[in-house]
Amino acid sequence: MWRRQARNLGVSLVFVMVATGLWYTQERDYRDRLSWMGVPTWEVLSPTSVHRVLRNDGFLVGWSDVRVNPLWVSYTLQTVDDPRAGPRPDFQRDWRTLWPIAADSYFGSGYDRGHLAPNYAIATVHGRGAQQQTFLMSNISPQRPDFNRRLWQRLEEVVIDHFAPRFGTLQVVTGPVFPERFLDNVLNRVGLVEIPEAFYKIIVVPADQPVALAFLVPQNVRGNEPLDRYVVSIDEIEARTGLNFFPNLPEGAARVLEGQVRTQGWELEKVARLPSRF
DNA sequence: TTTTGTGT
Repeated sequence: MWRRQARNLGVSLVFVMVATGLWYTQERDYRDRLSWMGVPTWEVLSPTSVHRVLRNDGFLVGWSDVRVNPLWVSYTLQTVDDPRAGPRPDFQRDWRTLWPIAADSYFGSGYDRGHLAPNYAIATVHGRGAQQQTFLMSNISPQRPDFNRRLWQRLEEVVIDHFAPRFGTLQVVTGPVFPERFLDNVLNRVGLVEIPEAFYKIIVVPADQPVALAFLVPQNVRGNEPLDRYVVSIDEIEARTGLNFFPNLPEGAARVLEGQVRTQGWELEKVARLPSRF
């Protein structure tokens, strides 16, 4: 009798291992397609940096159930000949998040529901389904109106309208930065959702000799500041977030790409002072 | 064409 049970258990174990292997292989393929040199990982095992990856059409989300925020989103952009975005969908709850964050969870807070993977760029490059998923609340962080509608909108517009045509293909990783003080983390929230003090955006031209441009912008901007004021190294963003970006990049290449600020070739001066649309 | 809140 016990032999048959042992055999059944063995068959079940093999089945689970094969299924897990297949799932893992497929999941890794999907992540590799959507994220150059690997999705961000955390440097140290702390509750505030642990996250899990949510798959969407066209973009990945590194979701934290502790911050109740995406810690990063990752997506590629290409030049599109005839860019078209459908009408703005409604914001939607994402049932994959542990916490109930509804479309109206930000009402009356004074904060905007700020997209991390942006509506317009994702819509034009990755299509309607991907656009709808940018309106999942798992892709949203609390952003001050002057930040979201003015400076951050200008930056997103520069990425899709200037950088993408200039370089053809881009890898973008963007996300929030939180205050260092623990009490601020606990108390500074819109409902359950922690309020970031800044946001970062990393733009990479994925080539044999990759180049990168990174921004770190505080929430309290007026909105008309020149964008080049906020250029930083990727190392600085890693220090502020505790994340490791592009973990599959060889160490020597990472030192060059992440350790220094190189704005040559981006023609930032042409786009840093464009007026805001709103 | 590209961001939102408003309040039911």
